[in-house]
Amino acid sequence: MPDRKRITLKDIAKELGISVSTASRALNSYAGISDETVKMVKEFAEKHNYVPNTMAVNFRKNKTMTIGMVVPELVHYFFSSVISGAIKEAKKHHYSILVSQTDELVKNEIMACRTMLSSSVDGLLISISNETGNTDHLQEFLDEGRPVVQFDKVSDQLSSPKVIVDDFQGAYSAVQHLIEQGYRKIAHINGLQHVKNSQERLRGYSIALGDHEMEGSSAWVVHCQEISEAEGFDFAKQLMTSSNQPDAIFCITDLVAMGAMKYLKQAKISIPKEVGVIGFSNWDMANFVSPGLSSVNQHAYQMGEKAVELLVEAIKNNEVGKDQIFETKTSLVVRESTQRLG
Amino acid sequence: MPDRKRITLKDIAKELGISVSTASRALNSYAGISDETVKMVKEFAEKHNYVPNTMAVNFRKNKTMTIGMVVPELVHYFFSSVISGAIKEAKKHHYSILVSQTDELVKNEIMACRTMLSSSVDGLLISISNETGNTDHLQEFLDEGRPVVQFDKVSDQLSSPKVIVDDFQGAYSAVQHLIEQGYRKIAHINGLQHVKNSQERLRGYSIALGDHEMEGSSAWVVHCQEISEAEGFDFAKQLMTSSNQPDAIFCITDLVAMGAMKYLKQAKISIPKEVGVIGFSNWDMANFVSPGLSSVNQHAYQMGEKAVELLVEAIKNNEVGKDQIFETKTSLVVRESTQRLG
DNA sequence: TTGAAAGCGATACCAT
DNA sequence: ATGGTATCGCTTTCAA
Repeated sequence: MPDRKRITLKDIAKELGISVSTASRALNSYAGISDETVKMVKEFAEKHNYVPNTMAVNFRKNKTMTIGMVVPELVHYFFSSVISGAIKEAKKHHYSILVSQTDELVKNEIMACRTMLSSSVDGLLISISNETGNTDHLQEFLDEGRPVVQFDKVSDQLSSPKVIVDDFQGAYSAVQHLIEQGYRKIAHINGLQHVKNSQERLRGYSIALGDHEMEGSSAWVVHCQEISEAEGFDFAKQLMTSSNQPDAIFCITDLVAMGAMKYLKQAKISIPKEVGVIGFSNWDMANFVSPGLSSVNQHAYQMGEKAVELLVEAIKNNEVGKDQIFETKTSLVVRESTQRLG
Repeated sequence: MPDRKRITLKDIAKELGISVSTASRALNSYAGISDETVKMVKEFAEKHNYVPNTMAVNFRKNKTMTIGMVVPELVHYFFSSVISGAIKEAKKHHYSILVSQTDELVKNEIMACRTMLSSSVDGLLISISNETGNTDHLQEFLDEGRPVVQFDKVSDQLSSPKVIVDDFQGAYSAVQHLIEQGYRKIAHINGLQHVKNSQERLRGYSIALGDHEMEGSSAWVVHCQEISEAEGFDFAKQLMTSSNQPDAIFCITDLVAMGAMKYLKQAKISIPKEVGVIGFSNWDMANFVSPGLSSVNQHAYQMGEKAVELLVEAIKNNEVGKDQIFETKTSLVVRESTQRLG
């Protein structure tokens, strides 16, 4: 084994004929050390390629400079973007990010949190799984004084800062856009009824319809279980073959919209002429399908940055962070799938 | 601050009237401790919710049970899949994964590696950036006896296990498939000439043409700089407006293929009837465009698993790992963009 | 089968 | 301005 030994503070002290404490202070630029000594120590350290032993420092300071991040799925445009933003912001504050995923299973989520807790992350970023009800596994962090910041899928049960998408506003503007484009019978493929994001998007949809005195119909609102492409396909079919066909579909997710578009294309229903389709998330994919899929951009990257910012602040202040909600505004990305006019 | 203190070994020892060492040994099921003592200690620990201080353990054992993972880009179907596989396999061996990204900049890569090194990861998984030439920043790990496993984009300069895609075979089978579908004038939009993956795919393309005694033309091979959709579009245009038009295009990447298809559709050139298009990577996106894009699947998830497996093995054996190449086979995914027959 | 004690490397308090 | 030393929590010889 080529285990080239690193030199330690003790080595430096011995070589330079000073004490370990002086060496430590010199390297960390403490007040009350002569410039001469500082210079000498730093030069020696540099020359001998001294690297402090992080494990010892962590141990001593009871900090790891590591943030845990738990997401339902990693192979996902939205979440990988959030992680990407989080990593960037974390780097700015000299934190590293430990990533784990739960596959939307609460059992895995609990395990992941336990691992994070025992690997002594300084704080936790989490987007809970669809299954998650009880949040005891998160409370454990707070009990130990380690802050948690929730993002995207959050639980009100846990008192912590939360970074979420303004789902209401996003849905509202999507539907308003459809109305402006002349669509009059707007359906909505929604998600799981108990998930907050779904509820908010549904609310945005309903209020937008109401505000514009549009026709509504309970038959035009359907709920996915899996939020899958297949469901998008099936529900689009169901809607379009019903007695009261809509002329536009607002989908809970781009993936669902993909499925809906697939059905419409297959049924030779023209998009956007006969039926408009709009999604939510603004996946990279939305650019590549034809017609291009209009969508609601969630600014995932910025959410990641914001979440880390809040977490780091809490860590710095040695508190667990206020129970406060930060809503990030969405923005409409109009592509061909809803451009009926001009 | 609700800093509920964790109990330590010392607390246990004191309460139970035994020594710290005995407590430690009992908890870690050492030989030579009476069953009685073991039972007593374990019960007490359980009851008082004892959790060993990982930082202390790490420090003492000089291990962190953490693996560093550096990728060029995180928001990328291929890389997020590899990471996903890596996390899963790591969990199996009780390792956590620290993720960092370089945006294809060697400067960031060096920084990321330094951070990983100083946060004392037990080993490193890396896919180097396009810019990376010299690998001194990786050699540092080996010099400290910490194994490195390279994957996907690898450098021969560093002696380490490497998990790569069999680009040659993938390209060969893609081109062979085109030939079988009756295409006779096959062009190739390749990547950067100095990148190994590009070279191998080009080689697969050339050899496949040769083996089937197909027409070739230097004008049919072009090189991307960015591997972008725009380049795919432009090169497809260039190829299709040249004097000797190809009837199929093998693209270095699905993204490039997306661009090529966009041009073809815009130019009203029918896919797959007039021109066949095949990509490489098998992005999720390939499913959603129409026509569906045929592609070469790289089995990214398995690559992640394999890389971790090799790394953990090296760590366990306390060696840096052999300089050995593990090629993962690709598989052809045929969709509509190349189905000229049947 | 158990205990005492020596560290691991860095920090910070208390002297001087 | 500097040195000495206790300490963080755990593991691991060495003794008994």
